[in-house]
Amino acid sequence: MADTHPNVRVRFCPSPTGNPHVGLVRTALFNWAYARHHGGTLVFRIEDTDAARDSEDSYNQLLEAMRWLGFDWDEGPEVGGPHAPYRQSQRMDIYADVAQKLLAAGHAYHCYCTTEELDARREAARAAGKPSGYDGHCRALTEDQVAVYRQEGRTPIVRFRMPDTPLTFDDLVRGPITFDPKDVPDYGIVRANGAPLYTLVNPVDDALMEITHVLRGEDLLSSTPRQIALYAALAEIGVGNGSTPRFGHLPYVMGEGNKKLSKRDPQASLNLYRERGFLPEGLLNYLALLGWSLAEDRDVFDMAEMVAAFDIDDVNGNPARFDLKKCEHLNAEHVRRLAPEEFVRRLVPYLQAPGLLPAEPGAEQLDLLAKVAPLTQERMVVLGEIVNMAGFLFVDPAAFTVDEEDAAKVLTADARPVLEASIKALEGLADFTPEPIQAALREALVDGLGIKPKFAFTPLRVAVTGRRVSPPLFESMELLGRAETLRRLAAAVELTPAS
RNA sequence: GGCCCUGUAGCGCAGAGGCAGGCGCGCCACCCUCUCAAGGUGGAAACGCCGGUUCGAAUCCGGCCGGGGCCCCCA
Repeated sequence: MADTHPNVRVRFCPSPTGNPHVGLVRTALFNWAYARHHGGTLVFRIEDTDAARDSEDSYNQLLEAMRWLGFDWDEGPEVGGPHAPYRQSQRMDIYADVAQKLLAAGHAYHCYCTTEELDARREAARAAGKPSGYDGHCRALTEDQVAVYRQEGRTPIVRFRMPDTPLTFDDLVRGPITFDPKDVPDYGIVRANGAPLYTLVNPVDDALMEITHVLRGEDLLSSTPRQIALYAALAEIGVGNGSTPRFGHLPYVMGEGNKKLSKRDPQASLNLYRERGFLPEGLLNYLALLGWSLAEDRDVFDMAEMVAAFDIDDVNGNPARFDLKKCEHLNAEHVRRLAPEEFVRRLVPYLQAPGLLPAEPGAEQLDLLAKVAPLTQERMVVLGEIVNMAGFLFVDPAAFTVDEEDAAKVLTADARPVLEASIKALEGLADFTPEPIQAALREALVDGLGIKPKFAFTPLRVAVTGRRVSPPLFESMELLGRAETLRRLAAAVELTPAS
């Protein structure tokens, strides 16, 4: 806070392949928080250079997810900016031009090796215990050799020529890291068909967009020396402003069994969390804890607090395991923090999904929801639970059913007199509100039949709400109304075996 | 196989030479209680290993072991 740098320019640059996953969200979060903390600029860039994997659908999902999470960006799709366009598929001429310049300046060269040849040599190198990257085969081809290759019909890729000096950088998370040139071989930057690769377009755009800090996943740590070398070459040929960004590599988000959380892992899918009813607040709060902490003794915070406190130096380099239980707990905390009206507002879609509420809920339905919501708010981990918790109030009475398992356990022969006595007690009750309901039922069941409260009320709960777990019983009865309550109690009597 | 990152309770984070260790989740017990939650109280549980530096090491150094990643005409 005291030490902010408004000139910070960071970027979030996902590739639109499939569903957004939580690791991606964590990276976006840290970049966003870093930009906002420093009062800098967040650039949102779409890296859709792989036609085989990227899709328009994924692109739309990505934007939608960013909006849902509450991230805003200063430059990028839909907001534009001085470095537009921000979709790499629309910048192909730029990359072709840069590749041409790199070739002309000798920083890159044509490589005619086939994939098969490369694979074979890589295997051999590995077997011999040597670094298995590209071996420099085409670094210095003679014109005759080139002519031969061309005659064979080979089309070359463009390969970047790495310098032969050690490359060091000071990682913002991990400190100084040095790579020996023999471990960082020349690498491809343009496919044989002319399509540029990530290895080219990512640094080129970072240079052109004047990115100052690159915060990304640890999986890209070992390609950082290549990018630094490419930056130097770009500076030399006049692409970008000549400066190299700082790099910070965020810890992995691990899934079950010490494996990097994969896109295919269902636990990784952002959409799944949305569907279950996670709040953006809760999910982001949890994700922030994967590699960072606000304070020693505080886990629950909102994004404003995170922005105020976040800095990259405080990020921990350890891989972090995604702990669903803790994620759920934090979500529950945020659910409880919601203002009542806001809580109700967010609940609506989750009741609409299974058809318990229509697309345009009526005033009466919303009123009922507003009344039951407070009874559920602190019992809830994810919003989707509203369906099981309060569905009994919204379901068409004709369609109301009792959970089979719960009925089998609770609506036994013993329950029959309990239900019958309850009906009798409630029928003539003058004031059908929680206090009188409770008093009447206690008198009839606990005092009258000598049954412990716990066992007296459970059959009623199952009869009225359909489940053994529900919002408080007497309030539930009031909201259901006397007529329907009595009808359900009577129906439950029919379900009990006659003794 | 080579290189790089990483190693504090089951999990996530604090602690950065000085009482062997803090917080949260989870777990166990008890209290509260119409169910489930929430809340309250208490409890079990950790510095990967071996050396070195030092009066003193979770903290500094080296080695080992473990985990992960990268090494692609994917990003």
